[in-house]
Amino acid sequence: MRPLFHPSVEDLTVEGVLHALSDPVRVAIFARLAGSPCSQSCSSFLKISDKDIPKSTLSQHFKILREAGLIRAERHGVEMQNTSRCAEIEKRFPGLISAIVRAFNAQMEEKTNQAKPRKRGTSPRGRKK
Amino acid sequence: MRPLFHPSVEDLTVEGVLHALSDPVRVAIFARLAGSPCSQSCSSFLKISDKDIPKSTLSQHFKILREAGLIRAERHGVEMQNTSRCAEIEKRFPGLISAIVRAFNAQMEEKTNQAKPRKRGTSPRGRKK
DNA sequence: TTCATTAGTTCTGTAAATAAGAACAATGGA
DNA sequence: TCCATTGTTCTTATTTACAGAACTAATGAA
Repeated sequence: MRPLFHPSVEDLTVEGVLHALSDPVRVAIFARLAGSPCSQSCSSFLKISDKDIPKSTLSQHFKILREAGLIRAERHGVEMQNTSRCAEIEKRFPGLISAIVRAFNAQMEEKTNQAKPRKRGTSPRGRKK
Repeated sequence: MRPLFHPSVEDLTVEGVLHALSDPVRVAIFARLAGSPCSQSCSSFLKISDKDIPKSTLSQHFKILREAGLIRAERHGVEMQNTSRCAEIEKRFPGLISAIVRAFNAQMEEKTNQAKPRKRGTSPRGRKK
């Protein structure tokens, strides 16, 4: 199999990065990759949404993330190992990726909090001293 | 004419914001609005790209920016006055908008620098002491 | 009031992008 | 070799975007 195409960091564009992350599934995939030091296979994301994602669709999503320069993918055995390219992108567009990931995580937090709402100051163990 | 729809800040989503800014014309419009304290009419952006943008297309771009919550538009006389909603969005997603605008401006700078390339250390007046 | 002008919007046909099932290819193990 | 697993490509249906043409709103002049 031919090696996968990965653009060099200089070829990234702001609008390309934003487009790749403008889909709820893709931004969720990327945020999880960005938050982990380990590489993760494509199939581990089949249930990242509230409903299962068809694998052909997931494959397209990974291709878009990869060609936008956001992730690096390499085949190891029968599966793909995907990692985020945060460090490189940080040099090209300082603060961009981290701001997006932070905003996305905050939004996820909001969503889970309003799913099971809870009075202020009643978190399981209170605030740590 | 019915007043224009503007979503409240709580209704914004990260992916919605990123989608609105994932188009080169729209991110350029938004960056200019974000960089100016003055409101600007739609038609002042007809030439923001290297080629003229049809006004029906421009109108759609403004609608997308407005409905994503990025700009506020109100009619004053015969024209629209558009302003960015940076301050509000900053509260909702701290650092997001400023990182995007900064990255976009850096990219524009790169582009103009490579249009008329210049040897290192030969900037017009050298480095200020 | 009527007409003209300017600024944007909506309508409409076409082109491009996306979604997902089905078939296919690559790898590794039995 | 045969099979199971993982992911890609092919193909069609749906959605979305582009841009010209027609339209609406506000203003000012006759």
